[in-house]
Amino acid sequence: MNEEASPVIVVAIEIADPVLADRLASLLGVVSGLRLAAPGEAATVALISRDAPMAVDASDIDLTPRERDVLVLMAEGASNKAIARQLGISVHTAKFHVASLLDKLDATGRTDAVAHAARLGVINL
Amino acid sequence: MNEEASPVIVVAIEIADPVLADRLASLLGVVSGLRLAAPGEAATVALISRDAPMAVDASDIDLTPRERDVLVLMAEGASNKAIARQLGISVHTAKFHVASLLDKLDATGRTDAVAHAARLGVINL
DNA sequence: TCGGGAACTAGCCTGATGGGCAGGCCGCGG
DNA sequence: CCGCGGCCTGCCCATCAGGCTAGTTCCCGA
Repeated sequence: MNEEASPVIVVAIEIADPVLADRLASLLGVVSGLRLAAPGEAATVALISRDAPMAVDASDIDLTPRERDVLVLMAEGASNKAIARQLGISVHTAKFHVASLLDKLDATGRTDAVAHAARLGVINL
Repeated sequence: MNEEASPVIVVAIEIADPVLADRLASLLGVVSGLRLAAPGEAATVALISRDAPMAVDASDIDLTPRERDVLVLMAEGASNKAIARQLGISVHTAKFHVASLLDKLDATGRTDAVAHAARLGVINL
C-alpha cells in the first residue's frame, strides 16, 4: 500500500457513536482530495464529537480494584504468571481477573483489552 | 429516500492553519449530507488539527511498511491468523513480522509491543 | 439469618503464541 | 555478477492464553 508523498488530507474519525461515525465515513470516503485514516494511522486532522449527548458513555466501566491492578500490569506486557507473582495471587486467579476484564472491556484478547482501556482513558499508557 | 431523524451533519472547522482549513472547507463544502458550521454555531462534530503532515519527527523506529501494517492490526487485537487473512499472507509470515516487531520494539509479547508503540507515538490508539 | 456478589483457588482442555531453523523470490547497489 | 535486505513460506516445539466448570472464603445488605 503506497500513500506517501500525496497531497491528500488524512482524516481520522474519532467519534464514539458508531452510527454517526459510519455516516461520516460514508460521506467522506468518496471525497477526492482527502482520505480516511486507517486505525492507528497518524492523521492530519481528526473529526471529534461536538455534542455532549453520547459523549463519553462507555467510559464508566466499573472495574473492581483488583481488576484495575491486573489491567495496569497487563498494559506493561506482563504475562498471567507475572501478574500472579506481582499480585501475590495464583495464576488461576490472575486468569480469572483477566477474563473478567476481557468481558467488561469487550475485548477478544489481552492486547485488545489494553488498547480499549487506553482508548477509553481507563489507563494511562 | 432518507427520512431519518438525522438531517445534516454540521461540521465545525477548528484548525489554525488557514491554508489547511481553507482546503478542507472547499472539499467539504460540496458534500451533500453535511454542512459547514457558521461561526459560533453549535456543530455536530469538529475538525481539529492532529499533527502536521511532515511533523512525524524522527521518532519513527525504522519499521518496514509491512511491519507497520502488522502493528496496526496487532493494536486492534488481531491474532496472527486474523493478521494473515487481512493482509493476504500466511500465518507464518504474520508471525515473522510480529517477531520482527517484538525485536525492534524491545517487547516481550504482542501486548507489550502495542503498549510500547503507543507510548512512542508510532501508532495512535 | 440468609442470599449474593467480590475475591480467590483449582483442574482440564484446545487453540494461540513465540522462538528457532531452513529456505525461496525480488529489487537495489556495489 | 553477486551480495544484501525486505518479504514470504514451511515445520517443530515449549509455553501461554483463554474458556470451561466448580469450589472456597469474606462481607454487605435484605
